[in-house]
Amino acid sequence: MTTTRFAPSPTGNLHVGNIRTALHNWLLARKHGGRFLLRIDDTDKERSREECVTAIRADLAWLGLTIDDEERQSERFDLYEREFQRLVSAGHVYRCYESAQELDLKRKVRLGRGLPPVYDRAALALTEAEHAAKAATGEAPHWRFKLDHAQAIEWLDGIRGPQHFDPAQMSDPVIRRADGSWLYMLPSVIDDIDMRITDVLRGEDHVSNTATQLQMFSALGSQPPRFAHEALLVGTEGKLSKRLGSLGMAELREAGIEPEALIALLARLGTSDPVDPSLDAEALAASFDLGRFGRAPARFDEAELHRLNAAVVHHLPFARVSRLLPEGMSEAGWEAIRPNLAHIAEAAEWWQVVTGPIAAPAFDEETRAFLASAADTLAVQTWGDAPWQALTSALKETTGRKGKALFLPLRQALTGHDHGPEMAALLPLIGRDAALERLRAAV
RNA sequence: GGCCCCAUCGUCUAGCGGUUAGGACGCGGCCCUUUCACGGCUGAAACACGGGUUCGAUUCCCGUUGGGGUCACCA
Repeated sequence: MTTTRFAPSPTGNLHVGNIRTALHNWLLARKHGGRFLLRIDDTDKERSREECVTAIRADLAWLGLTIDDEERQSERFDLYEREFQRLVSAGHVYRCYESAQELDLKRKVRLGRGLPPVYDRAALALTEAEHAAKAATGEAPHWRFKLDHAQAIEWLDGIRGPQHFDPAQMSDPVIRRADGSWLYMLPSVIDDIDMRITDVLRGEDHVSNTATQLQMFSALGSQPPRFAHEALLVGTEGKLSKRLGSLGMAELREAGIEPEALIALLARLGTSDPVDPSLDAEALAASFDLGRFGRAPARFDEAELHRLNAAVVHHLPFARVSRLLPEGMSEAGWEAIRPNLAHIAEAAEWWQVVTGPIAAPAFDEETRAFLASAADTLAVQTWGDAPWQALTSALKETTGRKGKALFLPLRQALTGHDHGPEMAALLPLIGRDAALERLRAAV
């Protein structure tokens, strides 16, 4: 059974990078008929906001990323406390008293000497008497997880291949603050164990976290899940642009981007598989394969998303969009207009052209005469299945007009526009009476 | 600065010693459409640089340059 999770902290809105990770986890679970969990990482009470939780749920729902279960870290502190006590007993954690400023200074000194800024484990040398003295003055410790320097860290990453880390080159992570609150590292591991997560798929900004967390799994006596780290997205100018980081779902939604488009792009960006506007989420899940992702950062181009959105709209069936369309717009209407749209919302403008009223331009005398004969022709013509073809071929013969001179005045008089959906599809929708009326109005 | 990852058309990438270096998006042309769009066909377009290894390097090794990540009492 495959179980994946998406674990955002509710401190802001989801953006394209976040959503890509969520999507890939969902796709991975779907592909294997497994479960996809939403885990709200809200250990930080100060920064977590309830409206962000609501927004995250809404964004996932909008995208169709159904969740099989939802958990909250803020409701699981008892479990963390129990597991933490096990680590204390087994000597896997230790007490520290350095202030943030002190640590910052130590870091800068090491950096200045060209050394990696690793914690020096000074607190490890403290005696019980010294701890007692600190306690006596009311100074509470924060806690670090003690990495086992003798235990080499290795794993086979689902995207990056074999990974090796030397624990001696890494800092012992702080896992609990002096006030007892939790940092991300340990609760995440405890939850992954407790929720039986089989695959952790996250951005490559987490690779070194994985290295230290692997030792936590071991210290807790558990087998770790499979890990895979994907290259991050960068903006058009390279770099993780501010724009990308702030490109939220709400903004995309308002711009008329359909979830199908975002999913189609994000599921395949970074692979060599073509981005296909006609594939639905199930099809994307079936073809999803971590091995197809490159290890280099991929560029996310908003313009490409908009182009893709147009292509997606051209594929959307009437049933999917009917409630978003203007009152009375028919399936035939949707199919006639659809190829000309970049966004669903634009359907209203073209439907307005069908239902009227329209604003036709003023025509010169010669053109008015032509339109008058068009009206006469239409009045006596058999409407049939293809009224536009019948009308234009009859007019071609009687007036001798052809090409642009023939169709443009007709289009303008009938729709009020110089271009738009095919007249052959539009004219039957406009109907004979309205068409006649419009032609006569133009004369 | 240390460590890790990466380097092929403008973009996303395939390639795993000998290929006319393939596909997709975008771009150009043609067709379809009496418009635009849609659709079909077609064309232009790439192996960062320098050393090796080899009969032969886009492919393997080293270096240079460039890009990304990370080294928090954020996640």
